[in-house]
Amino acid sequence: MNSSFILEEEPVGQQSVVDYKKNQKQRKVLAHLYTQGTCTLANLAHLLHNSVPSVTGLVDELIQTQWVTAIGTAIGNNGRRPVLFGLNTKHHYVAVIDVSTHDTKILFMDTQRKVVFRGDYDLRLADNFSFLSSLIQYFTNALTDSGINAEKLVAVGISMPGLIDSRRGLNLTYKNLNHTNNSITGWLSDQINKPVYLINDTKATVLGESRFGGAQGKKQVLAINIDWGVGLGIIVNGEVFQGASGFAGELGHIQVDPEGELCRCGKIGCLDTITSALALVRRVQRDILAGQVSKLATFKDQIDQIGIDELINAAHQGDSYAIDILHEAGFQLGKGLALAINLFNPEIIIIDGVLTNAADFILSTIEQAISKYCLSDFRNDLTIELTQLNGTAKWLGTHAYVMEDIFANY
Amino acid sequence: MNSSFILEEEPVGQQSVVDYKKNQKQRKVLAHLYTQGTCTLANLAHLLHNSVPSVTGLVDELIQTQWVTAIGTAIGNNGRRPVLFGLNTKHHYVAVIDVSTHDTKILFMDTQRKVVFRGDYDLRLADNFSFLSSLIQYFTNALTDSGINAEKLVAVGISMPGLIDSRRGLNLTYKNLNHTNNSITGWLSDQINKPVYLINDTKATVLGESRFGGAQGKKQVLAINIDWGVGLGIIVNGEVFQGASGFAGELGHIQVDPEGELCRCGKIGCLDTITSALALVRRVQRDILAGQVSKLATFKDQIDQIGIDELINAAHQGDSYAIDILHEAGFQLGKGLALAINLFNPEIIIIDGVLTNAADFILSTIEQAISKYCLSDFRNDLTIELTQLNGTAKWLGTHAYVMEDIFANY
DNA sequence: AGTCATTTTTAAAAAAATTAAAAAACTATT
DNA sequence: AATAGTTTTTTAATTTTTTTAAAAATGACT
Repeated sequence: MNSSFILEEEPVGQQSVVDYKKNQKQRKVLAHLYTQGTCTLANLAHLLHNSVPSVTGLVDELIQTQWVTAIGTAIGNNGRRPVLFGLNTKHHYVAVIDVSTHDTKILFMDTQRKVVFRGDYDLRLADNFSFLSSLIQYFTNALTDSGINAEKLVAVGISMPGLIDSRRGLNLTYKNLNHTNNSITGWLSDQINKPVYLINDTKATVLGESRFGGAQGKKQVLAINIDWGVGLGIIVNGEVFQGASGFAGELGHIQVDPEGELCRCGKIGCLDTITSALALVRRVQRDILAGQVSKLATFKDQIDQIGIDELINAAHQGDSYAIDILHEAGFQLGKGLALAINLFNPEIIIIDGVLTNAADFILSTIEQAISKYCLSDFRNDLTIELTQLNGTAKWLGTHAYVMEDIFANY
Repeated sequence: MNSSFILEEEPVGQQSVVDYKKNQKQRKVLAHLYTQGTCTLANLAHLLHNSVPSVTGLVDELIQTQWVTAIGTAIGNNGRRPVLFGLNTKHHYVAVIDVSTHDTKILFMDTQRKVVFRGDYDLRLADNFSFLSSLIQYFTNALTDSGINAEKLVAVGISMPGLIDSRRGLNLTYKNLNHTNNSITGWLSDQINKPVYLINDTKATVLGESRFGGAQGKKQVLAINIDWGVGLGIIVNGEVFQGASGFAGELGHIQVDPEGELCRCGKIGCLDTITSALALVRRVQRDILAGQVSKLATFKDQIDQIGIDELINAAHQGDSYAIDILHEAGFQLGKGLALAINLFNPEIIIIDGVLTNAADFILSTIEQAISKYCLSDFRNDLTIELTQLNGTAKWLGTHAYVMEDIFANY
């Protein structure tokens, strides 16, 4: 190989080697400020292995580009109080689009993750092209409604369920969203003239938990997201684990019952067919119609009224049928989690999704199942926690996914 | 937090900030030379984002410390041929100790992974203290026999089966090897006065495959190691995946048959009890004693003579019972692998261990099972290969584990 | 108000990296 | 065999970056 050729090729992308190094450091500063919130110059100097005057220069430039601003001064010190720097919240915004099979939410967030605009829309994820064109419609309207200067919007992050290839911007579960010559992100990006990121909803959730929730600072994290499906988000060495094509963590489609139901994925007896919210509701509806004794039997003539919330409510009211169903779901979930624990050896598992409201009923059986199906050495360093983020983990994670990529390529 | 205190604390370990940066680069050089073999100055300059004169200085220092040496000159170029630099093979050696439940091997390898001495010993891994003292005995003898100057031995790497906490140097499966006040590595290190590293045998295997075998350059790798147990080695983002405590990849102890046999781990119906070499041999012995028609029936009066090799031989000779057994084992293995594929979404799976000789019989059923139990999207980017390293993957991986840590902390 | 502690700025000094030119090593051509 | 053409390596001057150390600024406490 001709190496002088390599040397000539190096300052690619209009960037000299010198700029490259400076940027490397500025990226670190931005990423650090993003997760830490604020920071003194001395902190940053330590982080970068540089002296304070050097770091002052780097930060000054970031202030010029409006990314960073002085936030105030630290308190409590004896001498002169250091200036705290943080991300400038007034000049760069990110849109987070939360797509699910029952609705769509569009949020505009500042660099400190404050939601400056929120719109909820009755748009359901559907496997056809009109979904994306509707989404663009809602998005452009939301942008005007938000009052944010379009110039200041730096990127759009979309979280949705399915087998998502983030790198290529494809959704392999909802294949009709992908364009023949273009990806979902490519097409959307062309339409709205902004970089568009696509991330699986469960991966967004675990990223949110990892950066801003109960899993903060942990390196090996699992987050189980029980919703219409069962999703497993994985953090490995502090980063979202995508796998080769972006599909890592498909716990919902491992076979747990060879004689089970047909899953929408085409396989038989997937975990999804047993412990997802959708599966639970269907089972309850069947049982009630078949004459099961339960408080839920009042819905017998309007069976569609039974949803996951009704099931959980009944359990909270002491309905033993509802409790049994949830116990059983927890146990099966724990059995599935045990597999993931054996393979990933996580330090923390976060429980998220609609079943968090049923924590009283599922947590203990999840733990029972894990005890039964995992070697004890795996349990010693493992904690299992409920999400503390009140359903915002997915948004925070999508935001983090976008911002961290922006910083990585600043 | 008092940040001037931090600044004062920084040049810890007798190393100034300046040295820190130089070392950062020298580490990269060493790590690069280790995997690449040789390299020109221009290559290294490109790698480090530095000019050739700068890199020349760094390399000169590494030559002073005997880590690097000029290997020769590249051929084929038009002008002056660049000097190729590589790791000096004459001044630093690493001992690799390969411990298993049926024997122990001690190897001394140079920095280019050439085996300069090999000793095979009839020492079996046993859960008692005398095992370690015997090991030390063999090791010191081997060191003298090898003729290597003890000064030049930089570290010792030990691979063994079990739940291994590499960071702490413990083996949780063979708990009596751990000392009450000291770890395995701590104790051995005190005895032989060298840094000692401990790594799980399957993780060593996958690391070997990743650095020097069929998985070279791949980021997401699974290596299945079928031996007396079933081990799964995992490479995530190009690095060995350890999990929180070092136990990641315990595929052998996931339950596959709720009505199965009692496993030595205490659980019921683990994959180990079905597809490990040990389990297969036991099953064959039982079947033969029970009157199974097979070529192996000639061993009926000396049933202990049936080992895994005899089973594989019989299959190669067309014995349909042996073939059935191997087919079945392959299918069960594939079923287990399917779980790991759903969770890890690897780009390549390497098959290693004693069953590689039975590849003709197991590979197709492994693939069948994967097709049956995995979503097709997972299979598209996935290749399944046999090891090409002829049983050396474990040694190469142990070596790499040691060397990469040495370089990381140079 | 004055002292002490700490951060920030400044400017001089030191270190490191780059550039560009010269030298060296090799090929191919005449 | 000499020479022109290529490429790598070395050298030294130049530039850039970084650090050091001192001065200035800010705030707490007495």
